[in-house]
Amino acid sequence: MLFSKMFIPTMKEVPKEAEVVSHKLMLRAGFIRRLASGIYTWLPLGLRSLRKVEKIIREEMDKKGAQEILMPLVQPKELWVESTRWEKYGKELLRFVDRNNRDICLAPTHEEVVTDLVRREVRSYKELPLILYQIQTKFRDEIRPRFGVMRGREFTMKDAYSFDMDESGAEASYLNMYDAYMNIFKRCGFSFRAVEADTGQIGGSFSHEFMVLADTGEDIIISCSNCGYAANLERAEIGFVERETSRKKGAFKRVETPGKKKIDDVAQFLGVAPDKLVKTLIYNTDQGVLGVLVKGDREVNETKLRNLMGLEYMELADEETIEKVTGGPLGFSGPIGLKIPLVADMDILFMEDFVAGGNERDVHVVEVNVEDFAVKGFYDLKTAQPGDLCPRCRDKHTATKGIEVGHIFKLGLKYSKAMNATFLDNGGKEQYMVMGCYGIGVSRTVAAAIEQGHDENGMVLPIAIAPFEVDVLPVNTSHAESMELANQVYKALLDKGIDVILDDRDERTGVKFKDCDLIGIPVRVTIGERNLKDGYVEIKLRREKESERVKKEDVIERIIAHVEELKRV
RNA sequence: CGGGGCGUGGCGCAGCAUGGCUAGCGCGCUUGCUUUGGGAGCAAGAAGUCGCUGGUUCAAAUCCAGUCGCCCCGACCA
Repeated sequence: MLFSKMFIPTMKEVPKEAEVVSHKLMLRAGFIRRLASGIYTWLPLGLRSLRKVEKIIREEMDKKGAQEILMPLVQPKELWVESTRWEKYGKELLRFVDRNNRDICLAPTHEEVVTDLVRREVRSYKELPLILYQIQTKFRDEIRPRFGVMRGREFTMKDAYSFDMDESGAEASYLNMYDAYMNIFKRCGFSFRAVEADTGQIGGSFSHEFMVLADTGEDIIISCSNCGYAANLERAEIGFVERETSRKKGAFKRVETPGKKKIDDVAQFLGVAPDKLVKTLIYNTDQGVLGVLVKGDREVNETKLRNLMGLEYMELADEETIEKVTGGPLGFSGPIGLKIPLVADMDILFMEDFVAGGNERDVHVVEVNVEDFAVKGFYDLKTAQPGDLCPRCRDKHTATKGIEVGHIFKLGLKYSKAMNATFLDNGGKEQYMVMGCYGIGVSRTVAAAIEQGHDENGMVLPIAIAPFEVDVLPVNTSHAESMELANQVYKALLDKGIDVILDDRDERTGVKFKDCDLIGIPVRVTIGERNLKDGYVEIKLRREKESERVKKEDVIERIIAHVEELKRV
């Protein structure tokens, strides 16, 4: 490809709309342009990177026996009603009507359509297992699209769905996909981790998120460097060490705490640390009002609570409800004398002489102990943070930021039951198919590569994702000898199957260098009069600071060696 | 949905408070000459319904109202 012929609108200045580095660089490097909030056009350079990611995905999925299909973006309401998601999905599901007033939507995901397809076509256990996938546009009407292509409304996703005859088959499919994902992200050149994610009602360790490690990531990963445990913040479990406590009973005392509602205010007023307090949160749930106790300086993890209690719906109670069930106003709730069911975080079990609300205006109680009230049990209910203990080895947790690029999930019978996707087993008996689903944010993967690889001059992309592998850069296009060699090198590399661009533009050298750096091309070959005089050209790797001088006869060989080396990583 | 900010040639901005000449600046773009190893120099150009609609006024980028778009922050922890 000739640089002069390619549509690469680079920018020196950053459009004000961009906040994060990947977004800024994608705009500056001419990868994408915004059409509307969260909706982007991919330009030739960006599309090349996107296609490279797609290619890796296709190869690895195919290797595992998954088969590519392509499903519609526009879908009828009926299927979504069947799965009950027409009601449940919320506003992210963009709905509208066609000319005949039929309700339709833009697909945010494809469980419904793929399940419909398979239930119609697959009848026998002999046709299972089956893994289908597609790389396709999704539309999710996000509350707040941001960070360019990282959280867009319209985006490219690879989604795969597995259908098995039984649990063990489904597990095998899951592991198969897990393996494929590991290979995909390795080939993309990422530094990443597979972390345990929330599995909701299904439970078990059958959901993993694939996180690209980057300081600018939106997600927090809790991990243990000792045993390798890793989970997202939502799920991360916390280990505990048993400890003797005094178990006093009835020693608590009322204290006046006028107007002190917040943990910090109460702590300050009483002259104690916030971790000597216990806060009592009142929730409205589908199982009635529920009280949750957690140490003053920690936060309830609602996902853990929901999973523990099997809650469908939960939300913090309003002031009115609080007054009704506790007898005191918001800010003064405590466990003593409460009539509603209570669950407590494990921390509470090991606390002694703590402070809690008095269920009365302007009153707290001090020197409270667990013997003073009744709870249904002590559980891991708080959100993990660094320094907490690993559930497996009791070493300390650390926190890292990451960008979620992939998510695999065992669905079980959720959709097959709702939509009646069945097959006949070898005994002639009708059974539900056991499903799994597996997603990769393809456009986000490109952005993640930039978040992970950049410097002050622009992108520093892994060779697997960079739009080109090599940039051949003649310093002066009017110098015949330079141009001749440049063309020669360019053609030779093309012949070797290397993805190369020749910067044949009649621009100043600085401009060409800046552009080359900006778009993150891993290998640059500079051909200039100065070096050529002695029979040399210069090779520079994007990620290295220094360049090397190479005899012009050896240049092809050196470049190929570099490309292969970079591909190995 | 709540709060904040922004909207002026392709990009980044100034001008607006206190309305008034031909709406400026930098980058980019076009042409010519010079230049050619890290975003060049000189010269000459092209390009803007000041987001849109309505209002106030002799006069609106500037004041008022409405509207659209974009960005940021937040969305309940007692």
